[in-house]
Amino acid sequence: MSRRDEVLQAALDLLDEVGLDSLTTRRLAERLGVRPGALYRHFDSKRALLDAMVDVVIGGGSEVDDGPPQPTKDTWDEQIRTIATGARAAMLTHRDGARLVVTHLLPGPRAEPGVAQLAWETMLTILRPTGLSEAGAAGVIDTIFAYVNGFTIEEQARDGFPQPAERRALRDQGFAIGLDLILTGVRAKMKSV
Amino acid sequence: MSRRDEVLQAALDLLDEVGLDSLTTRRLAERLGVRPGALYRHFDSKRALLDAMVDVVIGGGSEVDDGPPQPTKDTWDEQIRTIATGARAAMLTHRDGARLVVTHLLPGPRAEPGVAQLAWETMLTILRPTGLSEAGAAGVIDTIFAYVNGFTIEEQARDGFPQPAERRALRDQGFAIGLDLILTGVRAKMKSV
DNA sequence: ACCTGAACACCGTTCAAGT
DNA sequence: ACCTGAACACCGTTCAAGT
Repeated sequence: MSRRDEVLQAALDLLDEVGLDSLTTRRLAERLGVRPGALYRHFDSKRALLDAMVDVVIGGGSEVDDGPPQPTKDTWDEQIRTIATGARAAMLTHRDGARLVVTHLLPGPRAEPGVAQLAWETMLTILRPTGLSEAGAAGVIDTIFAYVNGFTIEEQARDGFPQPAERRALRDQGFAIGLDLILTGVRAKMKSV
Repeated sequence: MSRRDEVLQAALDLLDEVGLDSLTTRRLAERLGVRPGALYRHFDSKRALLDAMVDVVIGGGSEVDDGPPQPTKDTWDEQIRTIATGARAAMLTHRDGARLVVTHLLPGPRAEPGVAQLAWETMLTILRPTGLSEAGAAGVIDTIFAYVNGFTIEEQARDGFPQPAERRALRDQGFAIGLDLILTGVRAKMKSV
């Protein structure tokens, strides 16, 4: 494990302890037993550190190694459900995970060719054989990510970290219900084409 | 216009100019020609100021005066569409409006009996006569707000402020498509009960 | 390669004192 | 009622210098 990864791991631990708003470079340095300036040998800026944290959260450490999506016998809606559920679960693994991801994934000069792009294209691949137009499929994917992100930001703001187990179960249910609403809408749209 | 309202208005102007991350009490004080400490006569904390800004953004200055929702001949889905579209439009009136609202609306000891609660209950009133159970209706409302918030946070991060007019038109279309997906799902759910 | 020491330009907030 | 002056405990970041 490189020193850079140790710093990154410490940052994620600190995030879970104090939350995104209290995650400062100075606190992180203190936790590492080091002066604040020393961090800048490993990350160009706090922003770069947060970007690396985002990659860990949404990467989950496996998708990239697994390569492109495996062919399955699952129906398209089961596959979409799996991806959406996995995205929420990934963001829930760290405190303020959704806010971290949504706020730091898109903006900046970073062209963002990463795991997020990969998830997007995976969904497109799943939807392409369904008869939906390219633009129609894009609209569906945007809708699902908007829902996943909005849902998860809200629950993390409300519930704190970690979620109590039975609260989590309740939210899992609520999430599935909303997702099914959307997927039902998609099915209707497919039939009407 | 009270001095407090002048400070609040200046804060909203500053937000549009520099964005939420650069909105500092010191910059706001400078813009008002005043020392930073002077702000604390009008707002207990920056948090209190941000809360007041949220109220302006989502209140839009009219809902409360208008009193409870007017009875209309619109169908339930047209009414829901109006509220959801209005919520997005309200957040788009200021730079980072969605992030401001979503991040500062829920947390904290603030019980949050405000315009948000009112919008939620309005939706419940709209959905009650449709035959949906109370829990079912709550699930629908949560889904719609998750979608609206997620969609708007994302577009504001991507597009900047203000959105170019034809970009806005494109996003209006995309928003309507996703919303219709959800509403179609709700219709199907109603039929199956 | 990694860190220290020390600085720089910032933050939010408090509070006595002025007008 | 509203603001100043001055302080306090923080921020992110840079950079020569050490080991």
